[in-house]
Amino acid sequence: MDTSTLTLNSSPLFLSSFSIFAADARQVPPLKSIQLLSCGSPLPSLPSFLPASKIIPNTRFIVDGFRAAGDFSISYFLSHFHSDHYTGLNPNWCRGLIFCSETTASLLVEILKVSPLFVYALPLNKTVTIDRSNVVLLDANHCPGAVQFLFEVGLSRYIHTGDFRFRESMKLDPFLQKFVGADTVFLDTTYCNPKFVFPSQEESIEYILKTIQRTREENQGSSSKSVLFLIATYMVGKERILLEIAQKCNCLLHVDGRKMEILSVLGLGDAGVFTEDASSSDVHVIGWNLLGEVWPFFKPNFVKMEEIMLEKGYSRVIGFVSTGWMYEAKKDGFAVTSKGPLEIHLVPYSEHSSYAELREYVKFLRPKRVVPTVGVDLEKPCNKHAMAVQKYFRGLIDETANKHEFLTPFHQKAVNADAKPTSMNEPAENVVVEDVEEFVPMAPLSEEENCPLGDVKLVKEGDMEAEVEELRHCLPSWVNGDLMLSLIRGANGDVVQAVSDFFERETEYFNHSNVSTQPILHAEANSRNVFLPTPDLTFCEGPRSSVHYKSSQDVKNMGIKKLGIGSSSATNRKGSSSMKGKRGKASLTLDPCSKTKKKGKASITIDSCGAKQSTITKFFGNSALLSTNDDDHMMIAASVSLNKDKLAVVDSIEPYKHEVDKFLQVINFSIDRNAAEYLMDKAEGNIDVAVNMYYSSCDDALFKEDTLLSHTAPGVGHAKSCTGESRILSEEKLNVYRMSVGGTSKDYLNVNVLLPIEKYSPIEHGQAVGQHRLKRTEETEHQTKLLGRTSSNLPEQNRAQLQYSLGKTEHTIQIQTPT
DNA sequence: GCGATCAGGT
DNA sequence: CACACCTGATCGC
Repeated sequence: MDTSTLTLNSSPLFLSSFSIFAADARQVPPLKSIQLLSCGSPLPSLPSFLPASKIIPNTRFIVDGFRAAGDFSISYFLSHFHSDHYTGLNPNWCRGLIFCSETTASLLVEILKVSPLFVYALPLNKTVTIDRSNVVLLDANHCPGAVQFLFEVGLSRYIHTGDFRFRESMKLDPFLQKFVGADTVFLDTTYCNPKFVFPSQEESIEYILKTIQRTREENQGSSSKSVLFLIATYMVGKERILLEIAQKCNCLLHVDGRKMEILSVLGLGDAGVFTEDASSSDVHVIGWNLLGEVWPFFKPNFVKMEEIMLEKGYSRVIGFVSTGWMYEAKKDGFAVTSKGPLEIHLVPYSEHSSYAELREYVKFLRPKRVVPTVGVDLEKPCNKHAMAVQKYFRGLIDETANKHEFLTPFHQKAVNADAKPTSMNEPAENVVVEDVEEFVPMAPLSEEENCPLGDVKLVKEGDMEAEVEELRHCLPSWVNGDLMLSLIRGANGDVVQAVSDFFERETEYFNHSNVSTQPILHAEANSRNVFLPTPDLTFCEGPRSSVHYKSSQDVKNMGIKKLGIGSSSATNRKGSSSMKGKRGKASLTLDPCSKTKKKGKASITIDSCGAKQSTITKFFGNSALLSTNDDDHMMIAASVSLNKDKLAVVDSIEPYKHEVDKFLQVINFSIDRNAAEYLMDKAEGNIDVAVNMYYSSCDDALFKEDTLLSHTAPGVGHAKSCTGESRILSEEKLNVYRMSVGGTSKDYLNVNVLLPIEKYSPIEHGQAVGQHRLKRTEETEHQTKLLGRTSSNLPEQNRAQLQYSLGKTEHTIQIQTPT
């Protein structure tokens, strides 16, 4: 491929496509946009109801927003072929051009029957210039054809992830690397909450493979056709599970006609994997909800299942249901429910990023701002949700840029509400949409649109209460009321200045607030439910970016017990000696300050937590996250040596016992029980609140560890989320760890899962679209004529064409190659 | 009568 | 709390 930039201009392309479409179609709505474009008039301004997450600032690009399509835009982007993203698209679509990947384009045209006139398949990993902005499509590691969009608009850079699951290799992508420090990341925040935990995709696949293989072995003596395996899937996505089964279990997979059609479009139809002949396979792919309802909690449909079994002539059925996540890591994950010969395995398999992965991604990108694309209240473009999401990534976004730009909106509002940037070269992140397209000017923005912070209020002089409240939204939660007040005063009531001042000296403030033997516990702060560190029980939230906890001495000096925050490298080193030869052993991180380096921790566990051991084991129950071996005791003894007295007290009271149990599991026992109880008390027994408090007060230190982890052994890092096993495992670079899998106590299974995962080569769905490919050809006047286009529609001489061939329909895309 | 939206089921 | 889909009923132009 040459390195020339492909250049597209929406207006002429759309006008010509539309005229062809109108000539063909029975009836075409009179579009205002066509009228306006025809006479060179500007399109109407973007409506306020359009969520900011669907608009690329400084453009008229709409991403995954077909439902809200209108005359204001003719350039639409589709990240992937899932109905919640393409709703609004149908065979009659003619409101604008649709830019997407080749795979998605095929699906749109062949499955959804959208007119290919409007579908523009763009190549992956190639810069395309559309309406003067550069766009790059990157694989999103979601479903086949799913992409992330990288937009370069003037000097601003925006990333729209669509739906995506982060993987380490993304950090190596040269296009993405150029977007480090991007202005905004529009992020798939589906699982942007630590309460959703799930293992790596590899683990889940491995689990299914093992289960099938084991069952087959067990049934070798009997009739080979006795056990039917059912895999529940939906339209597009999770194909990898199917491909792996076919490959590793050496069999064909039966699919129905509809599914086969889709697989064919994906280029998987004739891969020797799928068959429509039911009798030639004992693994059948079925509709995603046939085996039972998934939400809110899985309810098996054994009646339907038995029906299928009898209908297909089997005597036993094992079904697998991929449930995107394991909510609260409860017993549903990897759980087995059975009734007679019917068995259903719930397999968490996510094509969205986990919370840790999202953080990893944001941390890598260090954007100035993160805008959630999921969970956005459509009614309010600038809502609290966006603000809450910012909080989740506090410390990972570019604080330096933030203190100047992130807070500019309300600064401007306070000073001059009408202030608008004069040049597109000036960063003006406060403005969601701006006038930069000279030929398509837009109406002035509403106040609301100017405010990505949503609920930030105007700063009023003399009202310190309000300013402290403002400040609270912008500063880490460990900052107490006193500090905020003094910051406000020092800045003469200017909140922006106060925030700026704060970040200048964040480390200093943090250390100060923690070495103090007497914690500043203001009534005011307490009444607002601010989580304040105490010398005795402090969470690891500190200045980000700067390196903390270099040594346990530092930790001590700050009065911080690094409460089992994952496995600091130090912790791991300590742990590794005692863990040698005990691979697969579950163990939680001990207090890094503790001098008891050796196996003494085991006795601590028993001494201090012995009474609770049964409880905790019971809690895990048939979710089977614990080994039952005595030798493999889970150790939940973080900091115990320093908290024995407290523990004793807690043992006898324990107000939110059950909640604390759950909470600890959700956060993977990253803190000790005392701390968990303290938090739970603050959260008044609400697990969600506690989890949020935990994560919002425990930023970098924790995720530094996760980073370490994912570098050494991706997948294991997530495995710990569901197994409760120690990160020490990954430090040891174990290839095998033990995972217990269970359902009812009777069906309790133990499965050895092999890692690392690297042995699986990811299926590059985005590449394989069979014969329906995007072909770059030399300019052909002949084809142009075929499409009824004249040369006058194609202004540049030096042009190539992207041809999208689908049966008899040919669709050319005008590409201008700059000379 | 058609498209858009919603409820309920797969 | 919300992975993702289809079909038919209903609303509104």
